[in-house]
Amino acid sequence: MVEKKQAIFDSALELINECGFHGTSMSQLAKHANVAAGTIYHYFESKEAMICALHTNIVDQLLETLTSTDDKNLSFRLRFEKRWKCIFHFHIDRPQTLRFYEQFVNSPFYFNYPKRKEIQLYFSTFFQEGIDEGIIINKNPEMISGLFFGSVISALKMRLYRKVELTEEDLNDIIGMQWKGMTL
Amino acid sequence: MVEKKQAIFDSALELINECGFHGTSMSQLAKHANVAAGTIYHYFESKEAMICALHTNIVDQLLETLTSTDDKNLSFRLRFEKRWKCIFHFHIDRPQTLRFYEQFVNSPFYFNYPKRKEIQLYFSTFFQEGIDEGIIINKNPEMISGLFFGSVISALKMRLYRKVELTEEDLNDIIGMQWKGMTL
Amino acid sequence: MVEKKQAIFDSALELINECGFHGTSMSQLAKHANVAAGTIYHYFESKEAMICALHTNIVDQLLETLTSTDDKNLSFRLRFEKRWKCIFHFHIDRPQTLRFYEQFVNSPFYFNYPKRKEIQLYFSTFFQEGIDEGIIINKNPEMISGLFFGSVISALKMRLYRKVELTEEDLNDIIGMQWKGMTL
Amino acid sequence: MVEKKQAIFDSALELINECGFHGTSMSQLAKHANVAAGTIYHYFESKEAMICALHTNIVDQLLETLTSTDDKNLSFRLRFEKRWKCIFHFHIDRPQTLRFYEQFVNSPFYFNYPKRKEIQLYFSTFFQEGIDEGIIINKNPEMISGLFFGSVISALKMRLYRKVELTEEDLNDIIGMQWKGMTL
DNA sequence: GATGAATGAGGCTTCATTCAT
DNA sequence: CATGAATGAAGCCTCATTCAT
Repeated sequence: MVEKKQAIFDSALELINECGFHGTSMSQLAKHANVAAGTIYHYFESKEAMICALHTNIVDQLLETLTSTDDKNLSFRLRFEKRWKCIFHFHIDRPQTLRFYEQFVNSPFYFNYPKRKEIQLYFSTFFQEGIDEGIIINKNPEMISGLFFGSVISALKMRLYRKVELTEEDLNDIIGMQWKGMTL
Repeated sequence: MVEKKQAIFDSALELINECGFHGTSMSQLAKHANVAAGTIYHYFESKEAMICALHTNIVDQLLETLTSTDDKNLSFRLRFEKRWKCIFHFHIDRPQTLRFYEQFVNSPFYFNYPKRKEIQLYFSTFFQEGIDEGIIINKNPEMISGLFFGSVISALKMRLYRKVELTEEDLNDIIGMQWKGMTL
Repeated sequence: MVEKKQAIFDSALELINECGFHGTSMSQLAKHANVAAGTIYHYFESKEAMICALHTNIVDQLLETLTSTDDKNLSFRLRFEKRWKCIFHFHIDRPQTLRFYEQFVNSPFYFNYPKRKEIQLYFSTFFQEGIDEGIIINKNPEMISGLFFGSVISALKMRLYRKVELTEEDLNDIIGMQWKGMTL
Repeated sequence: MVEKKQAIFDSALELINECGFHGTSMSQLAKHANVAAGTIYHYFESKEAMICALHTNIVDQLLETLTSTDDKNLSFRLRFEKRWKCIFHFHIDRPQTLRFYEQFVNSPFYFNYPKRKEIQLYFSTFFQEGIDEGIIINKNPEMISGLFFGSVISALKMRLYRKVELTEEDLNDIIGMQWKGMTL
């Protein structure tokens, strides 16, 4: 059943958010997800495998949301803004995801993790389009997308960790600043 | 002896960089630092205390470097640039520090960690000056400093994790973009 | 179906030979035998029961082979030799059997295992005949048969574990030595 | 302290004799030896390593006893007899050792276990001397020593497992039979 | 201050067994 | 009969921490 797998994912996200990777034990996880300890090992080879699968699961959701939201007929400015807000709200809607994501990305697990390149490519491809259209500054698109992503994460951390209120206007300001900096 | 304490810090940084917080055991650390397991407990109350002290140690170094480098007689533009580069090179010179720092900042340890406010204040104070001088956009200085810091971290991750080459020109570009976005 | 039961026996023998009793898990066994985990429990009450049944199965085969090969009209010397060779080749033909057998016989399972007496009786009866005929030395037949069996096992271990080549002549030598020792 | 290591060895021998290798858990062992679970891992890398060390420990004792007992000035017949009895009594004095030994020797651990060759060499060297003296039948000394050893083990199993009484006379008979078979 | 053997709770994982399908 | 997902007790081992020396 996919149900149990999902319950494990949900519980993992919640517990890891609260206690961190290693602060979350498999037995805790099992209890929280209402499954037996052994059951987790039907779905995942190990704790590490489970964590990687969880990350993949989240990234897939995010990329799919981004793709389904994107519309190439819109102006690049608008696509830029939608993309920024899409990532932002993705995490606002799943408040436990960011901490997990950041922990994962800075952990040894992430080293040589295959999904990584896919994500980076997804974003740098977008900015390459902007460069090709003569709108975005002609710099390494990996660098551009790194900064773009960095600004979303910064805003999210402000909002989720430090509880700084961010109005829609604030978001537009941030996006505007980012846009102003990245365009010719 | 301060010598042993430093050896512990150095080894911790190295091991945590490679294996993560919890992938690094106290006995491993002791062995790597050439001290007995018990010795670590003369200097630190617990593993957590040691990690927090390590973070404090790094932050103190960074803040001191920033303070000693800053010069209020220079133009704000130049101070902005120096500050950005100072943080950047601080980590380039200590390549193991970033991973530790990011792990720490995204860990449960960081929750309610007193040093946190100090750092944030240090940075937002700087930007408040820029706002007061009518140079920086009049937005929440915490937000501004969050984005500023985010761009340094993004650049560092590109350089240190993804091995993207960043020339001095690239750095100037990034700073320029950031400045362009944040100023009126 | 007897087919599946046999597949389980065959796989058990193979896996136990390689990994030992407890190194062989029921799910491994199920996979190797191409049956579901639960299926094994239709045929056997437990792992231990399965192992005992496997032993019984092997012993029955051996005893049957011995009985059908024996011919009371032959000289005792010849019967002795045939019997020795029969056991020897039984294991040579089933190279995985010896290790299982030896593990079983030296395991706690064997303690109070009913089949045990049957086997011992089977052999000591044979030697009692030799004693009664005035050919075999008049000592405790259990002792005689123990030594007899010991020499076959020794030869088998040399051949199967230590890969010592044993020619037909070698076998005859061993049998000859054994015979010489046991007869008046 | 060597004391604790010895306590672990003693307990292991006792428990393995009763419950088998895998029937003996590390926590059981710890409890029985009056040490903490972790302590075992100061002395041995793993359960397997502990078992191998135990075997080595026993073999070393046996070989030392054999060596110190042997006297090249005696007749080969007498050395043969002393050697046989030495092994026999070694196990009679340590009744838990045989079951452990036999389990070990038939386990996957024994595969490619370095000590193995040493023991075999020790024994075949002895018989080579007998062959060179023209007393022992001129066959592969490994074969001879295998049969020799097999007869001791057989006698021991009779005595220890099956509780067959073996008088000094019985032992002399067995040795005599073995000698008769192996000599010219 | 320094050592490192010892502790024992607790972590990850396995595995014999069951049971609804 | 057969399946294989699910169970949860129990196994091996690690590790932060202590304490006698």
